[in-house]
Amino acid sequence: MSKADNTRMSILKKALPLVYKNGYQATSIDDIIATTQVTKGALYYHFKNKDEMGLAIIKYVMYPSMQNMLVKPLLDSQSPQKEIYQMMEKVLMDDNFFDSKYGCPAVNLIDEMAPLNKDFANVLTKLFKEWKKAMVDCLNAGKKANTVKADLNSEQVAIFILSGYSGIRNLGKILGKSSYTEYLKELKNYLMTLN
Amino acid sequence: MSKADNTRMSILKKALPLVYKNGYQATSIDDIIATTQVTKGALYYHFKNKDEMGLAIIKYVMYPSMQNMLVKPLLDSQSPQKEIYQMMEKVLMDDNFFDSKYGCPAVNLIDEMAPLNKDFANVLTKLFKEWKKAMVDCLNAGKKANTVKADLNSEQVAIFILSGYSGIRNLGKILGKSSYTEYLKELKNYLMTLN
DNA sequence: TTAAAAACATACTAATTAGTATGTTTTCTA
DNA sequence: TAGAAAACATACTAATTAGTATGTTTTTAA
Repeated sequence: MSKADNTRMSILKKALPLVYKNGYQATSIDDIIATTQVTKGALYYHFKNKDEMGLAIIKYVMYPSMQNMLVKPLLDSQSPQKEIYQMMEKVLMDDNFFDSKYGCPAVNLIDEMAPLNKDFANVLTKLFKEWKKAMVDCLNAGKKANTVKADLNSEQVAIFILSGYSGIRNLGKILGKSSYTEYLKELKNYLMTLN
Repeated sequence: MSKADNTRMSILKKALPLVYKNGYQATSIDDIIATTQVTKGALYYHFKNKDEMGLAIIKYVMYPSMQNMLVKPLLDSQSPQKEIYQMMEKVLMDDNFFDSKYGCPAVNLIDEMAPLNKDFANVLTKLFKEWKKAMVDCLNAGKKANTVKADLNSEQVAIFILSGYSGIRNLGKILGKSSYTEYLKELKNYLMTLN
């Protein structure tokens, strides 16, 4: 990776926590250059404006880590209940980047930016649709393996589960991490009804 | 209601749609005085700053309408499944104020403001805890009436259902209103497993 | 009816914002 | 190794922001 690419990625990686904690619009370019230790000239050499940088954060930082945490655990599945639950438990309880106070960066950006900016809406839609597709595939594999009911509507179940995730990331901001535990217990009950 | 009270309520009612569509921080005082047709002097006579006004919107506009839409339908319940589903369907599908593109004002404010401002976090927590309590009471009444299983954890189920609501309000911003329909179908399935 | 207080109006300020103009330094390539 | 291009640095600008100072008008109560 060239030095310039390093600078670029460093900006994106250091800007993400700011956007995560303060929101995208409330994070100023001056905030970003202060914490990245990059001058304004350098930043605007790499990104033509703030939105280009914001979109790059989603595409090149959030997207890959989401693939790892949320999508990969669902591939080549035998027992959807198990894989979905474990993926959910891990991302909610075990990831050190996340803080229940600040929720999930992707959920936050959907909430804040999707209604205001089509480019943000598009890239975030792509992100979630890939997660949803992985979950649908996972459930369909379970149907074939007879670990979930053959007559369940995988799309519908996936939407329901993804809603739960987005929602507990939201509620967790006011109810704290203990609400994650409660949510996970009932998610387990729900998943058990799918077979 | 005195003329001053009228002005005050008029500001709050007209400011809510702005906050709903653009976000709280992105809605400027100048935006508000432009659409309310109230001068800055009048606005700052009624509210000592922007946050006081924001909190007043929650307390005096959002809170009452939330009581009507979300809490009241759950009181004096016999069959929680029915009441919960109908309340959810009505608020998601039939309310003209809401637009799937913009989600739910309360959910939006939790997302944006709870991590940044304790006063907002407190009043929004109160709001949601009342909704949650109504749902818990509703489920417990169902236990007594033998319409839901006696051994289910009402708190846990309430958290799970409320997560679903917050989450579909979030996902709906990118997936559109059709996702509400999918969500509701699976919510019905889930509710049926509670008896 | 009058005076005091409440309600509202206008013009301003200081801070912050995204973005640019115009440089200098570093890196790469012929 | 020279020169061109890439990468970075600094100082500025115009717009927008929440909030205030200082008024005028309207309402209320004696």
